[in-house]
Amino acid sequence: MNISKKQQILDSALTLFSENGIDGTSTASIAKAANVATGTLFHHFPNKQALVYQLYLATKHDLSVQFSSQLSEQAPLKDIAQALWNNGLNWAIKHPEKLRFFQLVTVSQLLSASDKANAMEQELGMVMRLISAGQSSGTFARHPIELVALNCQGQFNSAGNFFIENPQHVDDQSYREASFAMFWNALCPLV
Amino acid sequence: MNISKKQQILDSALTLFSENGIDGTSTASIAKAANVATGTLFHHFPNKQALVYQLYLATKHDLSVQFSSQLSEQAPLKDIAQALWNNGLNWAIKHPEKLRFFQLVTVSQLLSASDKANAMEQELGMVMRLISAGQSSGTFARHPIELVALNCQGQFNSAGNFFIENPQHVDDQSYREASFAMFWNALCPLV
DNA sequence: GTCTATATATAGATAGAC
DNA sequence: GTCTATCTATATATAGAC
Repeated sequence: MNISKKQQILDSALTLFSENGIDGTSTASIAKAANVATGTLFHHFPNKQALVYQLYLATKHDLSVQFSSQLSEQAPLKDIAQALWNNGLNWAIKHPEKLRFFQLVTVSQLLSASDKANAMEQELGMVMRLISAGQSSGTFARHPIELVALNCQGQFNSAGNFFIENPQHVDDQSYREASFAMFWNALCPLV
Repeated sequence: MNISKKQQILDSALTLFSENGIDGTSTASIAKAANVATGTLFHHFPNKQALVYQLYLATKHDLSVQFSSQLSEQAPLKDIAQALWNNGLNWAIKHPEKLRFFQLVTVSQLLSASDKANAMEQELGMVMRLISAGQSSGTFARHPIELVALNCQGQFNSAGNFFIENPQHVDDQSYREASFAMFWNALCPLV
């Protein structure tokens, strides 16, 4: 019942960041939304950047867990890929503020290039292994892996944004399948 | 020889926005970089938001011109698509700060959903016509057009970011072709 | 049109009582 | 750990001389 003040701060920060941007959200407004004094906020986090980074790590972990949930690694590659894709989309649809926060952090320069690479490695570990497996088996084209990874991330963001902005199509299988078809086909050898 | 002060302000703003983000850039720093007084900046633009919007419109126009340049509309669909893709990538590589500014505006909520749709219509008019033509001829799958458009935008941003962050691969044809192959295949009917 | 000087608000962060 | 009160810097924007 008693959510810790620290967690309240993180929750309020996520909401406000997604609504107003990171720079557009003051620490004072976060504290107010969390029903907490500014002094309390700065007791739990040395500064605003640390708060953002901690929230980023938590969100990243949350996504990676959702990606991997209920995945049967013995299934055919395409079934795994589809399950992964739907896991990701369902997460984005359920937590639009998290997807948006992710994109805010990505486009801001809070993270160095190596930080981003590291993050992608973990956050999309499941996806990276899938790509490697597909390339080895010849199902996927042998494109440079970093290029493919960024492409997947971009397509995922696009699809997530689409369903968030068009909730009427969330349960429309033709839209779901179209988004997966584009994702899957992009990985395959040239037709 | 004599670039107008207003243009100097826009140029400096673009550079600083791409480096520090929009909210992370003060009007004072823009004026300083442009060798202009803050009063001059606010003489040319009623407020910061108007400056951002005007810069956005100019950048959007710049991109749409580059997309369409030297395109022979009689060529086979795939040749047109490849020319379009390379036009876009070359623009991004040549003007990384413009691609970045675009992404900053996209992720910020300065633009309403309808503004974004409008912008996409114009900015990517060439691309949209290409998609429609391909769908009509059966070359492309008949996925929902808005979903496809967002997907293309996402893949373009990803590829642009990749080449900007990995300049050593800019002239590597295998990377160029890989990025186009993913883009093209995503549009095709399911293999 | 361009400048200097300044008004006004708000930001991130700290001090110290409880 | 949590609060109130406050410091200090910086932000956007304006006024008015030139």
